[in-house]
Amino acid sequence: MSTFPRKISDSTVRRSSLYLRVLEALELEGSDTVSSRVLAERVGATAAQVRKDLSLFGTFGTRGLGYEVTALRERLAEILGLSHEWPVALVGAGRIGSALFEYPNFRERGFQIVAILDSDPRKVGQSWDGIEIHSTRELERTIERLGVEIALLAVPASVAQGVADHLVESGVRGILNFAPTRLRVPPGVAVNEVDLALELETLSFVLEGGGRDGNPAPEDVAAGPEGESR
Amino acid sequence: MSTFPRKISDSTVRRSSLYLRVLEALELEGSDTVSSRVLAERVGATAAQVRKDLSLFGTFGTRGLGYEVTALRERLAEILGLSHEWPVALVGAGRIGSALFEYPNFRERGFQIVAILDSDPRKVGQSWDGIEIHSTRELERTIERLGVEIALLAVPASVAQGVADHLVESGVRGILNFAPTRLRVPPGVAVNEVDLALELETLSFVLEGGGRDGNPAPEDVAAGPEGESR
DNA sequence: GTACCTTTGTGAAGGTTTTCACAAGCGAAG
DNA sequence: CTTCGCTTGTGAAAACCTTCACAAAGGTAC
Repeated sequence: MSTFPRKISDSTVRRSSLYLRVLEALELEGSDTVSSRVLAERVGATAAQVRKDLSLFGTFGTRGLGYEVTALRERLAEILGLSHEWPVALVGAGRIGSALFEYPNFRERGFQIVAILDSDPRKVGQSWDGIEIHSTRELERTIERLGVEIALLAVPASVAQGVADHLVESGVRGILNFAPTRLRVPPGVAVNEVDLALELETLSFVLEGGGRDGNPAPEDVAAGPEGESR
Repeated sequence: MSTFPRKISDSTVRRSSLYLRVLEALELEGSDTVSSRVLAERVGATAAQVRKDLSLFGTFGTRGLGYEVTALRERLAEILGLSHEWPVALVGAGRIGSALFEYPNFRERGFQIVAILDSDPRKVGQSWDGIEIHSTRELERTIERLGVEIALLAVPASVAQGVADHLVESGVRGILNFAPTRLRVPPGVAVNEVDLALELETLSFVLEGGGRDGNPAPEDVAAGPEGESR
């Protein structure tokens, strides 16, 4: 919907998701307002960073007071596209697919798996929690019927690109890819890669001594450093 | 082991993992040498980027010819800490833990799960594929006995920090965290967060219109853009 | 040995993200 | 109504990362 003056960087978006979670927690804790300093502490960033990030989206704070928790939460949720539910398709009903299906945080955050697709004839026809597994041959029809725009891609690397192409043709505009392959997609389609082996490899690099003697400066306790980041 | 002149950035390490995979593939395909241009095409980067990355680790190429595939593969594997096996502990034998345990890419890339820990008494004593699930009360002893330095943390967010502290005390220096919480760890310990809901949220931001009209410039075909990055 | 083609390695330039530092603004108290 | 303390919003500076462009150098052909 809304478009912003400057291009918003990926890091800003990721941090904003974290701000949103903290705001939800603060609301439950009964806070009315929150300062950039407190918000920063809770997500492990700096206060200046928080203010800069939020300022890219607009002007939300009150000088001398901070940010109104509920108002900022609502506005951030809207900006991040989380003020409504997203129907999501799960493609690939193997080990990873099944773990994703059961992952409680997706539904909690508004992402609801409404379709499951797999090419294995032995799986097609089964139901998980009331949702029938369809054949990938019915992919296009299923995606279109349910108005799915986001897909979880949990198929073997060898077929990932083909399935992705098929998804895009059917109208999917966002793919969360668990196969260890870089997907090629046309402009207008967003892909996030989740590459677990790669994550472990960056750890092994640090442990092997690549990151010098381990980790940034000790610094103070509060705004402490993370071991790694993105 | 080895330490490098300049601090190596996270992005460089991540790309280097990808270079390594491409080199392995090229070796199977029978290539003797590879140019930065070809390497770049295969991972979706630029040739200059590849050369810059590799130059941070040392001088490997031959002008006019490119890089010797096998030699570079070996050297990169060594640098990334992948020239030997890593014993890994899996903490949390729930849905995610079980998917991680079955994930074939870990073992393929030298990460071998040698211990499983869970606090649920109904799970303790079970065996997965010959590996017995131990109680988290035996965490320290198990970790130490097996010389584990890397742990997969797949426990609920509410207990993640406590378990992480315990892991660090027991000698773990690298944690791949699947709980949606930022972990606080002492200097010298590396943490990578895998936050699946957050990945979906960055997608929903783009779909909602945050990323302007979708995606970077179309540009040429070869060194094509990714929909998203890190 | 020389000429030519190819590709590396790398300073310098360009771009992006983070941090700094401070003026401006709001609320509360007197 | 004025003062004081606190916190935002934001230009400017610093740090960081990527791309450019070219000299240097290996290989090959003759």
